[in-house]
Amino acid sequence: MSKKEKKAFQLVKGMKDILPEDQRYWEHVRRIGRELGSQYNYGRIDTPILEFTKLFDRSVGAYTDIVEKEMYSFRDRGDEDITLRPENTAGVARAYIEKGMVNLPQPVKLYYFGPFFRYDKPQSGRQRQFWQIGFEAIGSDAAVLDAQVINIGMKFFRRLGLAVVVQINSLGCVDCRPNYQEVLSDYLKGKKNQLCEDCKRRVTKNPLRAIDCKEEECQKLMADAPQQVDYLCEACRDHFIATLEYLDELEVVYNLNPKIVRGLDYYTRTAFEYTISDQESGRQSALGGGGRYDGLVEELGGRPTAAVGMAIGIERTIKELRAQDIKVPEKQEYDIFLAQLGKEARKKCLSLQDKLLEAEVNVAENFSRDGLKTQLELANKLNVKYTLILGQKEIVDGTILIRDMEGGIQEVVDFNKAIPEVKKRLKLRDGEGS
RNA sequence: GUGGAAGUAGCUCAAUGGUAGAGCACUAGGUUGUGGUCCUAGUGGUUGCGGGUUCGAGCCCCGUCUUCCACCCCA
Repeated sequence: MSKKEKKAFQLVKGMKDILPEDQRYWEHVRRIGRELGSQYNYGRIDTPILEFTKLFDRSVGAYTDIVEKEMYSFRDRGDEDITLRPENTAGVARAYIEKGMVNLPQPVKLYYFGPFFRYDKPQSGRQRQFWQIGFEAIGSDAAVLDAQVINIGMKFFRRLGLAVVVQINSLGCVDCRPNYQEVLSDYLKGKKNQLCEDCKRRVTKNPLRAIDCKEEECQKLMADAPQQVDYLCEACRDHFIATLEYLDELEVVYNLNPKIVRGLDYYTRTAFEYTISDQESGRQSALGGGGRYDGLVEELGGRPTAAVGMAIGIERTIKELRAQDIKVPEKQEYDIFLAQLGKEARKKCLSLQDKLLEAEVNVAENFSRDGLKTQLELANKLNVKYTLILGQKEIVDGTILIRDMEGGIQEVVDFNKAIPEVKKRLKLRDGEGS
């Protein structure tokens, strides 16, 4: 292969390898997610990465950025319009309907962990393939579930050692949202010449989106704009207040934030984001978010079904763990290194390794290397407590050497007693440690 | 999609327009089969790619790709 051809193989834009050295972070995060799932009785669900494009048009919303310009969509060989999922609430809702989960005790609680795809310009904390962990409670409009879902996310971050704040808002429902949109639209129309270009368009198309516009002028105007919470219908207001009361009970630190509007059309009532302030810039960045989506299941052809859920970005979370230098558990450590010298020894070590593993001894090796020096160097790098050394001499004598890596003291033991001797020493060490 | 910065060895980085280097890492040695420190040597590059200017380009110019950063959006 030519140099040129070699160079041609590189990461697709916006993709990342997750290397062995990164895995301890991923395992840690995954484990905490799994723990929370089982503690709060959310069952794991894995839906396919591919769904019909129509699913996202219908759920996420045809006029959202995600659907308009960020989806990986293609036509497959059977002439079907297919999309790599850009998020998972739609897929989970689809599964809920299609698998008849309406017949299970409600609400149905589910969690997921997997990769998602959006064709966006990569930058810090933003990739084209990214991973999320998410929790969904489908089949109840109880505000206590809003609080529980929010709380699970807070617990997730707290267990990792991250101090996040939840920004919360209520978007109202199909009944009261139009009222508010009208009021807001009227307000904005009156100030139209002071708005940025984007917001001028938003006034008629989707005035809610103007609320979190980042333009300074627009921000100023938004400070005096009518707020959603003041235009909620009674049911939505009660629901919102109840949610906040439950959060108080759980001692969840939240921040009422009318700018949380969310970029997906299916959200109703509660909308929230988990934010953390950047160490250097002080800027707030979102690690996750979610909300209620009481209309989604029906929109996708199911019965009217209330639901609430949230998702957390794994890469952003890990980035934060690294930035704050937060300790995560080390990967598996080895207690023993098995060194061999010569053809015969290698053969015997091959099966000795298996026997050690059966005896639940963490043993490392590099049978493909010959020199003892090299093998001891490896043993040293792996930070093992003992190295077992087997050479010609030991084979003839029916023995094996146990080398204490700290002091360098070596003992000769009967080859057939190697495993109990090793276990005895490891046990003694542990005893000393405590 | 818009704007800004940067691309040299696996990693971190040097190199007035004049023969591409260091540290780390990796490999092999420093007499028989012994690590942590040390010493020696070696492998590894068409300087992201393609053009242009020049006697001569890693360096200057243009394009392109990728990464990073900001906007937008979101996770």
